[in-house]
Amino acid sequence: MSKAAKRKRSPTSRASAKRETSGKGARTLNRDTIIAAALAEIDLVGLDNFSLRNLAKALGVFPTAVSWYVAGRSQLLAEVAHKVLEDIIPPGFHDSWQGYLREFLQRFRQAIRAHPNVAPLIGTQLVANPAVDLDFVERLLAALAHAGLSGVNLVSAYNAVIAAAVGFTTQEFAPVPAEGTSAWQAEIRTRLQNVSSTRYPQLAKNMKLLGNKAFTLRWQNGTDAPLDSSFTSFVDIFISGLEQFAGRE
Amino acid sequence: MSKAAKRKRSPTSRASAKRETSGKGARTLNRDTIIAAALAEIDLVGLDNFSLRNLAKALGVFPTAVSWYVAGRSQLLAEVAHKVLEDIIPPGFHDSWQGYLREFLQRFRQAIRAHPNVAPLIGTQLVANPAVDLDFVERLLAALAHAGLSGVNLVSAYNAVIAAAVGFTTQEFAPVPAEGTSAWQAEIRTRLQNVSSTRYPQLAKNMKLLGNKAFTLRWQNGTDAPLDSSFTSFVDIFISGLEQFAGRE
DNA sequence: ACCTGAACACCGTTCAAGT
DNA sequence: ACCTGAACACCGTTCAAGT
Repeated sequence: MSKAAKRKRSPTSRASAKRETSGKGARTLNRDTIIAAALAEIDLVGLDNFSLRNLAKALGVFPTAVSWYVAGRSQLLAEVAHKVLEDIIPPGFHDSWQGYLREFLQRFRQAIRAHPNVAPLIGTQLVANPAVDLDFVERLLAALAHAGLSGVNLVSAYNAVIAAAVGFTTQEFAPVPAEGTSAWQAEIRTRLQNVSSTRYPQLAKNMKLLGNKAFTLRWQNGTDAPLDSSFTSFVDIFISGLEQFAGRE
Repeated sequence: MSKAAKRKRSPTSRASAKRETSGKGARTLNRDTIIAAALAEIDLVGLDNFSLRNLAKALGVFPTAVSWYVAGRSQLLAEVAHKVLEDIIPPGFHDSWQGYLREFLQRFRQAIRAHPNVAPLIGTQLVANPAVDLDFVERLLAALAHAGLSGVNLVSAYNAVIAAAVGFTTQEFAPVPAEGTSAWQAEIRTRLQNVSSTRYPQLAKNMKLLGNKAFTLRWQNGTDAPLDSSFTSFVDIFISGLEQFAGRE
């Protein structure tokens, strides 16, 4: 229904058939180069300031050259998100299933930590990627099957793992408002410090532990103030919950 | 550094001092009206097609009239996200702490289910809201304190709850690519159906249970294909994990 | 096949002007 | 205080043209 629906027979379909680094000119532009450059650009200027035109400028080509390889902005962003997550599959299944999940969750976090500016894309783009890495899904399912899960419970547990990975990490590295940064940084701080201990006893009691360390009470994101111990606890909580869930079978 | 940084003495600061529905003209425009209209517009056309100019048109004013009340696009979106989540605090603390958390997570999901188009904003905008609802945080902390948690573990558990809520729900209702919808819908289906049972045994075995029901293997989002039972299991897993975590103290 | 080049319809934001 | 109105610098995408 939208304007994107009326696209037709775009030449974007399949581009990287052969490579031909053989003789003369040596094609400089290709799909992977563009995606890599897009990621670098996003790392540099942030998601809000990223544009296809600036990307083209960085690549030294016309804006329309990019769209010969990539169907549009949103598809490019999907590819970028995919690239960031390309190495999250733990190598082998040496350990226990708990160890496998633990390593997966840590790898997921590290992947986003390395490119925090793409964090907002992760939750959005992981919906249904046509280029889903089936190996990734298979291995995760295998680990959960090792835990004794099968059928609908296996599927539920799989969804739970993805939800857990996405939830903590996208939150932790979500961009901080660019506006009057130091202005509301101070506002949150003082607001927390002056909180009424009769009306908000728990907040008052744990004020120092909460400041800049609890979601919605932070003034920096995971890049500047990582939540390492919270993440470790989160993984512990989640995995021990899965153990119980699997044991119930 | 960015262009937003050079804003100065904008008249946007404080707008709704008095209301004056008294006599003659009856101010038609105000902050709440704008936020409500923005949410309605996003519900209607989606986040990608939402623009301040169309919003202004819907309100019957000039684009620049809107920015007298709202500092900019991103701030408006933050307010919209905040509005969607305004009723997620469970009313009383009647039940057990487990019951409280369960209700909170369900309310969170229902809130986003009612406005799925804002789902991508939730993870992003919940970072550090200057207008954080302290009552919300206090009640959540109180529930977790009831579980026997305190100190750093209390903070970790709080973060875990937020992460869990955000993770599942934003995923479940994340927008589906608008491109050649039915094209890749079919692609995912057939790809899943033709999966090699030797290379991907778990995928092959659970093919029917996974199709359109597992993250990254869906071709619809939660609006068309809700993941009710997966969500229930997720909540079970998480809460029983929290029980263990609290018992370890 | 791959890229240039111009053009289109749109966008958020600024700045001056009205009342 | 609140809104109009014009203008600015930018954006993604389309379409024709080159090689």
